Amino acid sequence: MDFVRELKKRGYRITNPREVICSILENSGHEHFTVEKLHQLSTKKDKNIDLATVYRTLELLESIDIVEHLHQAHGSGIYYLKSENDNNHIICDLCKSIFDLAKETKEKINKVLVKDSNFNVINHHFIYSGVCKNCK
Amino acid sequence: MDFVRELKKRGYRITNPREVICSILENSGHEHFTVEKLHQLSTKKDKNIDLATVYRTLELLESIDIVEHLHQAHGSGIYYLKSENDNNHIICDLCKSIFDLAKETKEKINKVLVKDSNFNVINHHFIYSGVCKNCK
DNA sequence: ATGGCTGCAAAGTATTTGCAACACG
DNA sequence: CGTGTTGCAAATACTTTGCAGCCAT
Repeated sequence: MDFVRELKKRGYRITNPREVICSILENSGHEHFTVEKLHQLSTKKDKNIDLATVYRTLELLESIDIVEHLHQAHGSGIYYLKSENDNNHIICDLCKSIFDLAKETKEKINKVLVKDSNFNVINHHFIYSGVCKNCK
Repeated sequence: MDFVRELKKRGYRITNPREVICSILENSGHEHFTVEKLHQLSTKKDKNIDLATVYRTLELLESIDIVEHLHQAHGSGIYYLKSENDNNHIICDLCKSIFDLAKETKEKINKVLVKDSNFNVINHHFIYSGVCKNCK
């Protein structure tokens, strides 16, 4: 998806910080970033990009449903591309890597939840944690 | 469960702040508290209990598996009694109340997850959000 | 040209830590 | 009594905000 185009379509200006941050997200294959990490990567392409701008850009992208974020138990927010089937994660207690759950797993869980819940479910994000196959 | 006894058993001292905080948690029926809220309630019983002490006590109780906490998207940590079947929550987008998911729902989800996951699942906590029946 | 964005700096929350005094066992 | 724990205050971490100048449109 072309995030820059998406921004333009909605009347937002295309600035260098926005281009840089969008391109990092687009070319990362659904990696999960702390704001700090994303800022580090951004400044490699443009030294002047400020941390506050990264926050503001992520907030903007989140407001138009392009990215999403969650919080780990301790520490900072983690931002990642939003997609229909990419809301659920599993984090390794040892190496701290975050993986997506398999699509079929998520579908099964979603089905259970929508059926049983007394809610109109709008969003869901969760983290399971354990020990990943690499660390086993 | 008698948390004070549990602390004593493990060699921790029984102090007034600990008694106060434990009794609030024990008598709350699995309510979910912000630290701030728990501190407010604590100072009603003992004016001098400090916010830092609430954090330290919660950290202690978490370390011995009596409480657990999670973070909402924005804002602060939420602490609650830990129990085998009380790790999963659903939060109303409108009134911000947090409910537990039905036990059977959780069991179904857990079953799917353990079966499909390539992880050894140790912990899981997640938040679903939507509109609760009261707000509908 | 004009108002949306930015960098910078400062403020705002949430949480943690250092330390001297205190009090549990 | 000795040390684990506390209140207090300061430090840290993360995030948001105010503002003057810049630049995309």
